[in-house]
Amino acid sequence: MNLYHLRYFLSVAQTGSFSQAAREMHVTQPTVSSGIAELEKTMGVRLFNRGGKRVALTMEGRTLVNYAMQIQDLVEEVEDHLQRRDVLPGEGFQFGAIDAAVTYLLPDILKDYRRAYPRVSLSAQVAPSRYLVDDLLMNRSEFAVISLPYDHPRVETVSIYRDSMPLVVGASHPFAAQKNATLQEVVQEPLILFHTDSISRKIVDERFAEAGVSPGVVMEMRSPEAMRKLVEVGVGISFLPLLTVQESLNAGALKVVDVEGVAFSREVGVAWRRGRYFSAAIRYLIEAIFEAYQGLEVWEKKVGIAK
Amino acid sequence: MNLYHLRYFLSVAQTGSFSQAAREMHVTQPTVSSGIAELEKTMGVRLFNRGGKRVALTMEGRTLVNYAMQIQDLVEEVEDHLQRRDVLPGEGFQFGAIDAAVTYLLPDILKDYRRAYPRVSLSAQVAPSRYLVDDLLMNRSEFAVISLPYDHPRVETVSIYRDSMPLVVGASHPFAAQKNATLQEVVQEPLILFHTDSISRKIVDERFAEAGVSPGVVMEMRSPEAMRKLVEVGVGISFLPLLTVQESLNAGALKVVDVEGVAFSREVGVAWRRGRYFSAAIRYLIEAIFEAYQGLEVWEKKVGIAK
DNA sequence: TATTATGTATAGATAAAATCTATGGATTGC
DNA sequence: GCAATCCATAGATTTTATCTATACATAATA
Repeated sequence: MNLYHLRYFLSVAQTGSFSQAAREMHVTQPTVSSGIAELEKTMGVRLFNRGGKRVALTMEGRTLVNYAMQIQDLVEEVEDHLQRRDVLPGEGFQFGAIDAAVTYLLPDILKDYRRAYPRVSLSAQVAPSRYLVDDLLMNRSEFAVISLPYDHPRVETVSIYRDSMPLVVGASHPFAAQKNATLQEVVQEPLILFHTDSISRKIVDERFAEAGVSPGVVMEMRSPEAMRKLVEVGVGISFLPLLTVQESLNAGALKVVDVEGVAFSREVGVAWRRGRYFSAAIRYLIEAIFEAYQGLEVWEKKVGIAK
Repeated sequence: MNLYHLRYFLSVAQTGSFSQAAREMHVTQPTVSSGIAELEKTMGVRLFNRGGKRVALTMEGRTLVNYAMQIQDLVEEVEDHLQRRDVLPGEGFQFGAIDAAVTYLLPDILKDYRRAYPRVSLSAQVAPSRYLVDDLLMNRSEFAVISLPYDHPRVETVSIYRDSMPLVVGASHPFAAQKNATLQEVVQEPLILFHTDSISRKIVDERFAEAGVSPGVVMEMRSPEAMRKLVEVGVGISFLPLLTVQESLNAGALKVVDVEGVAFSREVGVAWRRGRYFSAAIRYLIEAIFEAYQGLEVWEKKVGIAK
């Protein structure tokens, strides 16, 4: 059963003539004949009674007309849909984002996005960068907003935001009174750091190693928000992304303390599996992110290959 | 777009692997590859993201899955339907029948038929044989129950019933008292005959011509029921099929009068366009008719060719 | 009743497509 | 790093679809 043959069949059913259907379909009459013959063979029934000036549908033919029209409609609809990159209601995709991104960088963009694609359901996977990259590699997420640098041969990244990661202490901490502290002073204090598998932690660890000091880590976690809370109540001090602590700083619950010779910062960027194809609805979101954070040029250069 | 390719596509979508889909579909992996490639080309979108151990549907791919499954279902359903010769509700066919047939010969058969095929809607076209044959030739009716003989190169017939066509007169007519009459007496009377294009009329006319007499026709009509009524009220006398007048005879409203040397009769039979294909639901009705009236053998011999 | 016009079926040639085998390049998992 | 597995591609082969030419049947016309 062939979709062209179905089309011939419908045309014959409508016109009552093989010849006329052939003219309509821009093929020769034997083509229509053999198309119908093939349908009749695979279905095992006669579809038309030939003989008169016009052919007439058999009962089976009439049954097939019903189905053929529905099939035809579906085919046309899906072609239409895909060509105009329309999105079915309920369709959607998943992307990954680190906590800070989904909380501070993306909300406005996502709000705009819902206006542009109201029928697309977004599923944001919030997790540390490492896990998000796993999702990318397994094709479970379309893209992810993660901490950079992230080096992997099959992952492409573009930075969109540089975030400083200052030492923050609770308002009542002794350091809060000082304007700054030395690295030696810092390692004496109870430190709350990101888990060792995190990118931000790697940045911190490397600097500590360079300086030849080892910090007194009292807690390791993956949630910057939780860390912020712990610092506020004085469990320890921490190097936290400015994005995460900005509100607490404004409220006076936290204080920034300069550390001599230390200027931690991490970058936030968009990552995706190299060579990945992006559907229009997804591409739109990514480009909205780049537009907001000036990364569009680099993205276009990198994806130009994959397009 | 090809139905096989759609099938490959669904299999890949389900298994997440071109190779595995190929194994499932009993084709080679390059076949699946090119099938998907062809779909992607005609649709103008990427359907899968390749790269990992498993391929992942794009958004467009997910849209196509929706449609492809519906299309697939319809195709399977229609194949199933046609192969088991099922009938869709509302499907039906048209057949022709002369007045006497639909009134006296077919009712019980039609009643049984509705039990066997409750979903088939029957449309009986009631008209004189001549018109019914036109319908047959134009493929507007599947078959017809008509008066015989009917000679046409493209119409096949099988007789199912021989019906005498006696002279009938109203109860108060002078002939009613006599047991019989001569042809000469009959032609003196006002005669009500079938229309000249009817088969029954032809039978009567031929006999009159043989005898060298010409009847005094006062009325010609096509409706035997109307003629019966007219005879009953004494407008004239008529040669009418026994089927039509049986009830009136029983009721005493009409009387049969023997005419010397005249034994009119006409046959009723089933007619169809030569070479015609019969759907199961139609064949069933025809065969029920033959079973009831002993014509099955002849039918089977004649249609054996067309099967 | 022959004739012409119109229709469908069929045979053989040709063009298009689907599929296969073989192989290369890439990725994953051990 | 190595073996296994996966998808893509090229070229050969087979199958399918289509076309041309023609035969045959029917319906309308003279």
